[in-house]
Amino acid sequence: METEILKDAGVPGTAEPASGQLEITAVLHALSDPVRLQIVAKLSDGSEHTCGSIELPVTKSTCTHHFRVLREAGVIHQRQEGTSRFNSLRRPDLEARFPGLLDTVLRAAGGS
Amino acid sequence: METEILKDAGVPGTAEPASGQLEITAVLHALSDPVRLQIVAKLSDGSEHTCGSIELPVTKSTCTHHFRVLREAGVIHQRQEGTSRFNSLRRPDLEARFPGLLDTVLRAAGGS
DNA sequence: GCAGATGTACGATGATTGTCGTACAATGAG
DNA sequence: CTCATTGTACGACAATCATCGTACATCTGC
Repeated sequence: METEILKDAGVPGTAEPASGQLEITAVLHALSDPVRLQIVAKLSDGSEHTCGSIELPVTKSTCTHHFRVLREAGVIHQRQEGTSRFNSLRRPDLEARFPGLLDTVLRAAGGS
Repeated sequence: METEILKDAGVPGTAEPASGQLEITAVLHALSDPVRLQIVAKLSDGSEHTCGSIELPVTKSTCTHHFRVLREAGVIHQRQEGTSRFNSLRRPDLEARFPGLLDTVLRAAGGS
């Protein structure tokens, strides 16, 4: 959690770790928050979502915070379009590095 | 993480959540620490280990802390025998509640 | 009983976290 | 241009966390 090497993505504030550098502890920590788990579940169908298009029990600032944690852990990708920032799951990268992890976590979270 | 209902286990200091009450967020958080992940990996072959029988880069007190976090999340079971406390993975309970989770996490952590 | 071993309890400490409010920047609609 | 929308930046704050040291409790062997 201390040494985070983020790959620049052109658009400021969207840097994310390269697929080969995802850390399991960072990913697990990112997924260990109920709000973030809710976000990931929403994105799990492959859809893109903005901060505002997901109903969450937190304010805008907190939402920004959670999306940043997910991005810096390498769980999601952020794409800027106008004033909107579209978030999507980095499913292929996660699957390549931690096979089956995302699905098992989502299944575990879904059947709560 | 706020409401933790721990089942008493007779021996003080070994209370753990019932199998049906494991929380995915608590489990993920417990697994999101490098030291704890190391502990779980060591226990993953089904063996029992005491605090002292695992070489860890932390002191005794910190070791106690990590084992407690794992126990309260429901990841491990603690059995007292004399002055020693034997720790083992609650693999069947975890498997029943979150199928495949432990194995995928361990595989992800192992191939680091 | 005494000494060693094993582990917990407690308190401290610095770091991180989740949350919020306010202010600001950027884009798009009128 | 002006205004509303979208989201970030920054600062604040209480809570949690990982870590440690010291002290204590419990058992075992002598």
